[in-house]
Amino acid sequence: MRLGLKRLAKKTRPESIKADAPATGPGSEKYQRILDAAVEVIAEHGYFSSPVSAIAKRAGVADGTIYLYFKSKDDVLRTAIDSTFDKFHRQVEEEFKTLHGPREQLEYIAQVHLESHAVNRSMAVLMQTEVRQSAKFIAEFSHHHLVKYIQVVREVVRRGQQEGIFRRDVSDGVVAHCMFGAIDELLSSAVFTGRVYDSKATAAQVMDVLLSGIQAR
Amino acid sequence: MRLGLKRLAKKTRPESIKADAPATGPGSEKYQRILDAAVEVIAEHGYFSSPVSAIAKRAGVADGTIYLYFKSKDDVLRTAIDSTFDKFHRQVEEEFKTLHGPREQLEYIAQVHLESHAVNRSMAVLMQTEVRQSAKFIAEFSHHHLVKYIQVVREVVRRGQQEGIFRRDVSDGVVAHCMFGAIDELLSSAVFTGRVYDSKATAAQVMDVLLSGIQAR
DNA sequence: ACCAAGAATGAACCGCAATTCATTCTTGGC
DNA sequence: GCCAAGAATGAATTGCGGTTCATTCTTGGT
Repeated sequence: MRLGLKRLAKKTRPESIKADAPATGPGSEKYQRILDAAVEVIAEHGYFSSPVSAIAKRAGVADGTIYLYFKSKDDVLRTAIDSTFDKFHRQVEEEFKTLHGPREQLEYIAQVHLESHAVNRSMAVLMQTEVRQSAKFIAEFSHHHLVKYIQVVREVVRRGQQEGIFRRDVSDGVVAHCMFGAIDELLSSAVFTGRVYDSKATAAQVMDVLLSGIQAR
Repeated sequence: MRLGLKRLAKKTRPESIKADAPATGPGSEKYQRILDAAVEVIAEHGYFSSPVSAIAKRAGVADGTIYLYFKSKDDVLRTAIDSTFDKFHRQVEEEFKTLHGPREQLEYIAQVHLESHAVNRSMAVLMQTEVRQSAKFIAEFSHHHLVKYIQVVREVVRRGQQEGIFRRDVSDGVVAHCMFGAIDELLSSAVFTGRVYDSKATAAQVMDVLLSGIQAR
C-alpha cells in the first residue's frame, strides 16, 4: 500500500522545473499528509494528548519520518495554523479588491469566518481548542494572527466612521473585538455541540444586529 | 476531594461544632492555599506545563500533600473552576432579585463578566487559556457552566422580546452567544495584552452597541 | 512526659512519549 | 543488474512528572 503511493509520488520526479509538487520537502505529498493527520489527531485528542506516534500512524509514516519534515512536534502544529491563517488573510485581501462598502466588507469577513467550520471541521475544532492557548508557545505566535484579523476589521470600521456610515462614539477597537468575539463564539458553540447551521444566514443575523448597533443615526 | 470530605466527616466527630474554618479538608486554610497556588501556576504556564511539584512548592506544601486534599491533578483544576463559576452564578442570581429590566440585567451580567479580570487576574487568565479546552476533560465539564451562562442570557432576551423592548426577528440564542462572545473576547484581549481598562465604561460601550442592535424599532 | 492517630513529607516508582540514530529500503544513473 | 545516495523506518534512549507510600512529625488526651 505504501509502495503504490510512493511509486506514484516518485513519478513526479526530478526535473519538472515548476516547484509544483516536489517529491520531498515542504509542499510534497507526504509533507501535506503529515500536516493533515496532525490537525485531525490533535482536533480529536488535544495537543498534549496526541503522541507523535499517533500522528505518524494516521499519516501512514514512521515516527521518525516526521522529524525529516519538521523540526519538532510544535513545529507541525505551528505550520498548520500558520498556513490556515495565511489562507484566510489572502482570501479576504483578494475579495476586498472587488468589495468596497464597509458594510459589505464586514459581512464578507463574518461569513468566511463562520464558514471555516464547513471548510475543514478538524481545523475549526483545533482553532477553538488549541489556538486559544493552553500551550503558551501556541498562544504567543498565534496572537499575532489574531491581531492582524482585528486590525483589518478596525480599519474597515474606521473608514465607515469617516464616511459617516457608522457612529463615531464607539471605539473601532471595541467594535472589532465584539465582532470577532461574537462570531467566534457562535462558531465555537457550533463546533462543540456539533450542530450544523447555515453559515450565510447566521452571519447575516449577527451582522444585522451589529450593524444596526453601530450605524449612524 | 472525596478524600477531603471523608476526613472532614471524621474530623467533625470530636468537638468543634462550627464548620467555620476547619483545620483540614475542604475549606481549610491549606486546601484553599493549594487551590490558589494551582490557579496561579497554571495561569502562568498552562495546565500541561505545570508539574504538581510546582503547585506544591507555590503552596508551600509537599507534593504528596496535594493528594491528601484532592484526588488528582485534574481534580484541583476542576474544583477551582467550579467554585469560580458557582460564585458568578450566585452573584448574578442575587442581584437579579433587585434588578428587573432586561436591559439592566444584561448590563449587569456584562459588567460582572468584564470585571472578573480585576477580581482575580490569574483566574481570568486561566479561564481564557484552559477552560476553552485543549484538555478534553476540562472541556466537557466546563461546557456545562458555559451553557448555564448562555441560558440565563437567553431567558432575559426572550423576556425582553415578549415585553416588546427587543426586536423579535433575531433568535435569542444568537443574541446570547454574541453577547457572551463579544465580552469574552474583550476580556481575552485585555488578558493577553495585559492592558487594563475601565470595566464599567467598556461594558457600557459594548452593551450600548448590542442593545441598540436589538432594540425594537 | 508519653503515646496513639492523624497529617505531612518527599524520595522512589513507573509509564509515557519526544527525539535520535543505526539499520534497511528505494531509486535512478551507469 | 549493480551501486551509491537519499529516504524511511522503528526500536532504543532519555527525561519528565503524576502518583504512591514508608517514614517522620504534630497534636491532644491522659
